[in-house]
Amino acid sequence: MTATTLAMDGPELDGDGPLWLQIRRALAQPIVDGSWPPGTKIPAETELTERYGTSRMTINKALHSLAHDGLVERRRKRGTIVADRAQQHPVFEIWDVAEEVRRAGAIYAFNVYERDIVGVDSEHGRFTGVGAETRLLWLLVEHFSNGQPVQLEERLINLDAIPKAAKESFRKAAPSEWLLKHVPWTQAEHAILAREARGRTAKLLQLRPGSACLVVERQTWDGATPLTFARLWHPGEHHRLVGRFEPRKY
Amino acid sequence: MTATTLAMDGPELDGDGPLWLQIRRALAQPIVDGSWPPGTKIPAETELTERYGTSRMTINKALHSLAHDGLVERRRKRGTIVADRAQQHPVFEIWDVAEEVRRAGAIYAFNVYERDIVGVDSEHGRFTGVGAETRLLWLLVEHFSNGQPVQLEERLINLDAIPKAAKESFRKAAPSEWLLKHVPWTQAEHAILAREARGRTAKLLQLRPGSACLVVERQTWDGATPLTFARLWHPGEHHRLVGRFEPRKY
DNA sequence: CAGTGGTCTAGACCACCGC
DNA sequence: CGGTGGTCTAGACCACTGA
Repeated sequence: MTATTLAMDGPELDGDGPLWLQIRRALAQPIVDGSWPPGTKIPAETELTERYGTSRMTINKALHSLAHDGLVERRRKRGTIVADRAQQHPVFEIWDVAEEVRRAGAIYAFNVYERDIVGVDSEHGRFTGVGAETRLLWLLVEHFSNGQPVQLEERLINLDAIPKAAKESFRKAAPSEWLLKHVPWTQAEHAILAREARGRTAKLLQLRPGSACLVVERQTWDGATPLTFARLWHPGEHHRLVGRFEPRKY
Repeated sequence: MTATTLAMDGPELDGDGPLWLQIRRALAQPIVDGSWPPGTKIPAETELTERYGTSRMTINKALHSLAHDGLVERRRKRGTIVADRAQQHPVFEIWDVAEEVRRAGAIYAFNVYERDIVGVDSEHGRFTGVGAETRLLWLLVEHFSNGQPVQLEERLINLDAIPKAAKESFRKAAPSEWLLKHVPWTQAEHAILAREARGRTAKLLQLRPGSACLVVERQTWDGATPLTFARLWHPGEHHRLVGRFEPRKY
């Protein structure tokens, strides 16, 4: 009976990991890729119970988790619907400029100005937790939206942890995009600060020296192993990081 | 048998709301107030089952939720322990300068420079979602740590939603502290940006005009009702917003 | 009123991992 | 090996709220 509607109710499960996470992914995918725009009604729990052949508690855990992360809104009687801001990037996640620019409908481009292998003693960045003899790949990359600079990226990659990065040309995909696609991580840390653009930084971003920039410093780990450090400069006063949240529960 | 240890295992439940949230609060309180320092072992699920006279699924939901928010770490066999960073302020929550300063062991002070009742047409701030006839309380407040300026606060309060604010002197507690204590909210939105300090802003923060500042704009709602808007200026390059996080699940 | 999510139960099997 | 959390079930009653 339900067989005919299977293809409409979201992707199949991938068989990887706990059931409730599989279901979460299956439902999250059409939300984040836009197939289910905000306002779309998601089938009721009892219906999903049949759809995926599982108990209601398992479905509930998946939906509760999606609601907790703001992808859907749930109300009694009304049901579960895709949240208005489901596609908005939460501030404290790793997001990719390339994706951001393309999503806005602009033409994305990048340029690698510098590429070098350096030690941890270098004046580049503040990569914490790497040994003194660790070889690091240093990159200076600029990102453009319709030809306008939108981000200047200072990047350090731990070659002991990611040796294949040394052989990568970064012609097709920028380092950030390449890393997101090829390197799994388990922890990340952001620091957000304001700095004035000086010298080469100002020049590349086409800013008057002294202009205020929003800088994001980000380091990622895989377990205890530091993977990469990035300092991302965003020009001027127009760049905003936006986040929505709710009160703590205690 | 278990009666003798009851008092040691955390506060009693408050009877308010769902059981699992009560249990969550009961366990969270000693964590955030420091009674259970990082590393403290929390009783096993089966033990808490007896402690609170509930089923294991309910306990599990409370602990899972605490783990999700980074207050505890859980591992099979090792059990549940208070996380190292449990007391660290997550970036995307409402935090209070006063508390921040006191926590660092410094002397906190504040000064209210301006206080006025204005309309939404005013050039102050960008308070969204309030009607044209709404009366707003405007405040300009500066916060100090050991006498040094740490934050300049431009604040708008919706007097239709919070009429008692009009009668408040803000002598004992700064507006931000007072609001946190007296006004419940359900939604908040942050925007983080970099701006150059000019004119009075630079003067009050004791900065050279043109210095880069980290600005946080924050609006809170209670349901659909806008409560308050704040623009918080943080001096110079020394102020950082830090956050830790994990990969998305999809 | 009735559909939907919110919560809770009592039990089960399994996977991990420190002892 | 055995303690602990991870997950899952089948069912139950309740609370809210839109039609």
